[in-house]
Amino acid sequence: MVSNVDEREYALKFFEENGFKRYKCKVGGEYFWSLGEHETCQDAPCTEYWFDEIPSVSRLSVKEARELFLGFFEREGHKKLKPRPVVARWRDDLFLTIASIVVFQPHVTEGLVPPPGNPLVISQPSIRLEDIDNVGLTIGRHLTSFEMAAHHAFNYPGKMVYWKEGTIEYAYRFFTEGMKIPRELITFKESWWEGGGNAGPSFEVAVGGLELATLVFMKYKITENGYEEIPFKIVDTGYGVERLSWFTAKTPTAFHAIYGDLLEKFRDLMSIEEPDETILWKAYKAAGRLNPENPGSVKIFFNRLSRETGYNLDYIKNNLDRERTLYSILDHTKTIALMLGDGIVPSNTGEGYLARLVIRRALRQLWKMKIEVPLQDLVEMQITYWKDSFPQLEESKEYILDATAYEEDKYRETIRKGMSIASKIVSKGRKITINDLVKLYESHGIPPDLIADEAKKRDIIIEIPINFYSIVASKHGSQTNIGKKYVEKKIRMPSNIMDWASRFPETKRLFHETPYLREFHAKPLGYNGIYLVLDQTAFYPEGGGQAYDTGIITTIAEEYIVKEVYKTPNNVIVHVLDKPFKPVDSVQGKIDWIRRYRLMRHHTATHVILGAARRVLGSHVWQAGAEKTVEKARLDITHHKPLTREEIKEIERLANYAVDDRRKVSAFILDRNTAEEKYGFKLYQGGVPKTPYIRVVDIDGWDTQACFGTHLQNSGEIGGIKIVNVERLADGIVRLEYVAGSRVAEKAREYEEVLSLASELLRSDKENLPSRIRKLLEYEKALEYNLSEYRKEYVNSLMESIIRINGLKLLVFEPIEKDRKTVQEILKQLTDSDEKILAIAVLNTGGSSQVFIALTTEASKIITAENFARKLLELLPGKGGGGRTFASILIQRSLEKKDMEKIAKNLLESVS
RNA sequence: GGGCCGGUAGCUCAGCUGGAAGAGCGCCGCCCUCGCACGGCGGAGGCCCCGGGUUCAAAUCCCGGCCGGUCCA
Repeated sequence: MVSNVDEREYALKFFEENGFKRYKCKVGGEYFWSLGEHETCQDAPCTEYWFDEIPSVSRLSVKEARELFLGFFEREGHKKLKPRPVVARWRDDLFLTIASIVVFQPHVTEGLVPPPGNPLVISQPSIRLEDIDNVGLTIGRHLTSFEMAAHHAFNYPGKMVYWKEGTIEYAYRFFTEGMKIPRELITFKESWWEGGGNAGPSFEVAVGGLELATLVFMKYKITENGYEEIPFKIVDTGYGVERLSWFTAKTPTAFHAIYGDLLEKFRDLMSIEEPDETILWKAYKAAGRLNPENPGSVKIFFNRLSRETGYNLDYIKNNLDRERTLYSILDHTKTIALMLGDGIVPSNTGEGYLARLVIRRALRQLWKMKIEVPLQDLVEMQITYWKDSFPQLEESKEYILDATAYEEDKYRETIRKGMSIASKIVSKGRKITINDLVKLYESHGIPPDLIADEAKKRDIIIEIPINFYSIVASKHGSQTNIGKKYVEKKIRMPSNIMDWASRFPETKRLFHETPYLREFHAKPLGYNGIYLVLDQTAFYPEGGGQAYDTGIITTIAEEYIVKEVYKTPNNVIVHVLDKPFKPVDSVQGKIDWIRRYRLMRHHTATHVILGAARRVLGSHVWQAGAEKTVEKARLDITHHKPLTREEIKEIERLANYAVDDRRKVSAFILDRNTAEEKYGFKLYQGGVPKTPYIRVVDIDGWDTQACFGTHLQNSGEIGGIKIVNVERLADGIVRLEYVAGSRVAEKAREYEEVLSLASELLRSDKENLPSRIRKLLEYEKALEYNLSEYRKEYVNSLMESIIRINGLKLLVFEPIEKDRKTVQEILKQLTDSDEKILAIAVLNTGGSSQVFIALTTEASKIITAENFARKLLELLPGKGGGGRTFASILIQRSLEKKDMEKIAKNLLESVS
């Protein structure tokens, strides 16, 4: 990997001037720079951990480590940035914030937006779930959530901030001056980094076996022809805050350092005894060499611990397995708090699924250990422990705990259902195959070890293949859609028109300047058949979930109907006309005002509803989609539970309060960094614009969002809001549909008409409808009862025409009621009333006849319905068949009852 | 977004190689009992998710949809 990279990339003046030497690692073969002589690169797995013996500043908590880092770089002229949420709301290709650089992608890294500081420093909580299975086993090398502290410099052509020399010097000074690590023990290992289409040389900074930082120099773009140097060079560093803390703590595991007294509290609650400290310290030593992907190295790990401590292998394994569970639960519960704290709602798709994954994994581990502690209790302790660092945890505490408890209940239910399916397989005496295990896991979410445990209770041993999860994975094949967020649907305009339109300058947006403008003059800039581009327009193009305006454009010569309006990514607005445009110097435009005004009302109402929903349900409520049409608007929000009637009512009431309160609505442009600083990421409810400036729509004290749409100037103009429909769209997503303004009256009229029609049909007035309907239902019930009584009478009367043949009682009739179900019912009553009966119903339907033959089990000993039908079909044209006691046939000619009677009589006589 | 599983009595489910809708629990009535529990007998309760199709005949087979569950980054 490193071999084909030009080594001059790494030969820095800083190294030369300060007496660093380049060494080759005796184990891994990598090159590294250091002031001291080392045989190995001082990074795992080439080097065992020995950083506990290295002097440094006194023990730092995670918070102190973070503050030390931020403070150091702030004093060195870096602007300190607040961390972003762990949900990457601003990214359309990523669910979680996996590194500090993600904060600046893509808008800053693509050069569209200036960075909010340059250079800058940040400590960004990040979540990575790839190695979730290794958490705990590696004693702290793998964590699902961690803080990536970083100093970044964005170097534009002609405006360099700092590059390799500066970066290395900062890192060196931080570790020696800030962390007080002996300088000769620090190594800078040459490496190469690639990611997100970019690449560049990098240094890994390691001390005493522990990698503390990675310093990346993004300078290449990866193209088809290989690496292409880009003029915009970014310094991307990453320091593990938890590792800095671990380094100073001199504890055997990172978890002891990170969680401090919380670890002991968890240990008590989970009743996991503290193991002999020598085991942990031996594990610490050996953990650097542990590669969880390689079962062999895991085996070596345990064998070595057993040999070095003198305990037998099982004892070691048991002890460390319990420790691993403890660490893993600590890790997962923190991650759960962070994910939910930033507003993720557990779900079966998207980022919600990732939260569910972590919650379920935590629950499984608790259950496996037979630990009866509600997960939410553990999560609550994490909130208390971390609230100084992450205030959002305390703010969203109620939601975090409620969602956790709700998920625990749901998972219990899922497991219970799945287990009953599994036990059915067992009770049928069937062996549970690997195929069964895969199916149970994929379709019902039951992990195979749970089934094995359950089967063990019944003395059934089930072998779970070691590669179980890869068997599952292989069944899926390539699923290219995985890992990508939903991409917004493309505009319905031919791509050649898009290309053509993109070449014009940005259209002046009169609808933004004056949202109430109905008519305007403009100059045509270009046309292409029915597509017209103007210098300015009041026609709103489709976007931001708001439908386009329609209307007319007139010239001295012609009048055109504007059917649709779209915009290009560079904000050129294209009018789609009803006929090809004929060139003129100026045009006059007039929008369909009623349509527009309703759209505006629905749009502003949507912001009002969102504000109301967040107030009623909590700040985890996030817009998951929205649509505003002339008729109605809808808003999909994230929420973990179905809404109750009361919650819906309260949202509606609050929304209408905001209407009546006449709140000022204003729209203004802010530069992106200012807007984000002022309002946070709640701004990006409807997606993230890729522009340096953001249009902000603010309903005074109620709701603030980045939005392109046209809005009213005061919430009072909405007139009123009525929620007309609420449904659960998916797990964790609720859809609200509502109407606003004059549409409320129209909607009321629609309902009224339904009511009027109903009351007319029932000859009742509207107020008395419910009691009228109740009465009708009672009447219907009485009728049904009477009918069944009459049917009994009818059946009795039929019995009078019975003909006795051969010990059987033959009864042929043409039923009064022709309905198939009813005929069957009558036949059932007939055969129930006498053991010897054979009943035949004949239904004449035009040119053909339907014949049903029914008899009792007793009678079927003489002849079965099926055989009887077969014999009939030998005599008559038709088809059909049946079973022992019932048969139906279709005769392809009309058949009188008395003919049928005669034929049946003859048939029965010939039977015996 | 895709794959898989499911939707039948108030609840849990069986029936699904097409042939007259079932069990257990719960509910109602009666018997047993001083009373309760247990037990016994009897009963009510069904748009078999919806819409098409195939068929003499569909809960069952085929197609489409809705809803729920689950797995996959």
